[in-house]
Amino acid sequence: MHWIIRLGKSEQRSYTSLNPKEIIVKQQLDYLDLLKSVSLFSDLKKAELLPVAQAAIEKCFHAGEFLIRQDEPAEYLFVVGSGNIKLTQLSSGGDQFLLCYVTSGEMFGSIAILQNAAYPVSAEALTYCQVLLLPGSVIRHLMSEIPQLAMGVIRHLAGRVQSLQRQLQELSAERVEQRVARALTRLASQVGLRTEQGILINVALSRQDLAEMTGTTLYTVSRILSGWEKRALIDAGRERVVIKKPHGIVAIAEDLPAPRSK
Amino acid sequence: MHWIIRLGKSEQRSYTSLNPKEIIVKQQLDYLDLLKSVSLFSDLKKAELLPVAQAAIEKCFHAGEFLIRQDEPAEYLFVVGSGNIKLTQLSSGGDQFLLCYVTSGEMFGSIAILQNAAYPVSAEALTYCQVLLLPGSVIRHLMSEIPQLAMGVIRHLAGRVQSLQRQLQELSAERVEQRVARALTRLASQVGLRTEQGILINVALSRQDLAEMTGTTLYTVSRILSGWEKRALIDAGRERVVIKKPHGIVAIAEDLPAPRSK
DNA sequence: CGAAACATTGAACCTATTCAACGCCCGTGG
DNA sequence: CCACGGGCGTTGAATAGGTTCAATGTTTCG
Repeated sequence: MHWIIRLGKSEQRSYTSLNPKEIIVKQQLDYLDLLKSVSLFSDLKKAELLPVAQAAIEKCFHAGEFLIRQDEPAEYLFVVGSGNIKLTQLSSGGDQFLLCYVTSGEMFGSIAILQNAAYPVSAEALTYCQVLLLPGSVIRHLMSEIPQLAMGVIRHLAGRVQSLQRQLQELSAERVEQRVARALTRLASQVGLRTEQGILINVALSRQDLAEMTGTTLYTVSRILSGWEKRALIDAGRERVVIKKPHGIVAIAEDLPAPRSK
Repeated sequence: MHWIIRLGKSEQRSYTSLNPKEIIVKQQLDYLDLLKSVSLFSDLKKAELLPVAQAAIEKCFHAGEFLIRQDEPAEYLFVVGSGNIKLTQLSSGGDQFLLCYVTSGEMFGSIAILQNAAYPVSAEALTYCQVLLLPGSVIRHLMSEIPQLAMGVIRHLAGRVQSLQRQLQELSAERVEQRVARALTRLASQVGLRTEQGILINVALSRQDLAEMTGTTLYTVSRILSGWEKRALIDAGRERVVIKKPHGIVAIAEDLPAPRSK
């Protein structure tokens, strides 16, 4: 992966300043390489990806900007080159739900462009982001020509269905503490960063965010995190969580008896 | 649709005997016609469907039998010719969740055979059922040859993702009464039967079932249904629900102020 | 008729929500 | 530099909404 990296003024990131709106790391994107790093396209030959790369539009977003808004007509598939994005869904009742975080090498918007419908979610940039917009028409056309790509999409969707079914199950059967623990372990595996103190969840993560992921309130999340901090399972701060004892959190997620010791 | 229908001893079905285990209506299945009635295959030419029909295995199940069990290796895609089936998922914690009902002209097992993995659900026959088993290998092979079929699968999966996301949202944001109302309206549109008294949910539907669909307990469901019956919104019986005032139930589902009148 | 499966209801209990008050941190502007 | 305000986080107290358990009733079927 030979991206030419042009750094902004401040390269170093300390763990305490997690939401560095001012740090803008602009990378010269190699479209083909980026596309190939997305699992959907990884099986394709470069020649096959060429029309996609040519049709791709590069775009940048600042922290806080919305890449897409729910109910807008879907035009593009988004591939993330750098930065963190969160996908949220607003219900008719006005409650927001945080579906997932998307980071570099991942994509979103696939469902909407496949149905040629409206985006079912909003996407908000949490940091400075570079993304590629792939026109839905190009993707749809390519799928009808390259069965391999269609199979990739199917695998992607099938995986999503599975994970949603699991989440549904959890939400209906488990208590809040368990669900929060699960959300944390999921986040750890997705955007976790090993440090000496433990696993740092490497996105700005407020109590409110965790509440929206687990279907509870920010108050309850706050209480739960406080409890865990007293038990030295985690180290929580402003929009920041470090998991000090992963096995302890997993134990809570799986509803096992609390593990003895360390 | 020219199926030759060979009736069992008792053709008539009264609305009070809803779970007629003894009534076995055996139909001579025309595989091609049945397959074409499934939305996935409806766009295909009969010639294209021939290999599928030839590889299909017809099988019958009695009420209470399991067509598939969770975690078994997935071999077949199931197409339902007649009868009602319910899909359930068991969590590691031992809680059961009722995902959906499947009736004639619908299919299930698609996700599992696409990933060549294990079934993520169990399927239980609620009535006598006739189904076609389509080997996963045949489907997978066909998909790589007929892009149209792959697109159909994709549409099917995309729809499923959408509906699961909506359900997740509901489960996390709405109160039990709302969720039960939603489940009922969903059931009404799927397996509802217009009668003089109202819309009959045309499957055996216990309080336990409703509880497993909405993530609550059978006690709470019982209380809610009792309440609605007192308000003359529904007519509830043993494994039987008739919606007498659909608009009233919808109002509860949508959290509107209770409608005056009627 | 009796057993089994399904349904109802009351009472105690508990989890999580709600509301309100307050603390803390950070950036901004006087 | 300090004061102020805004956003985020914490915590207590009251409360609501569901759960749990147990007792009892009802329907169906063999």
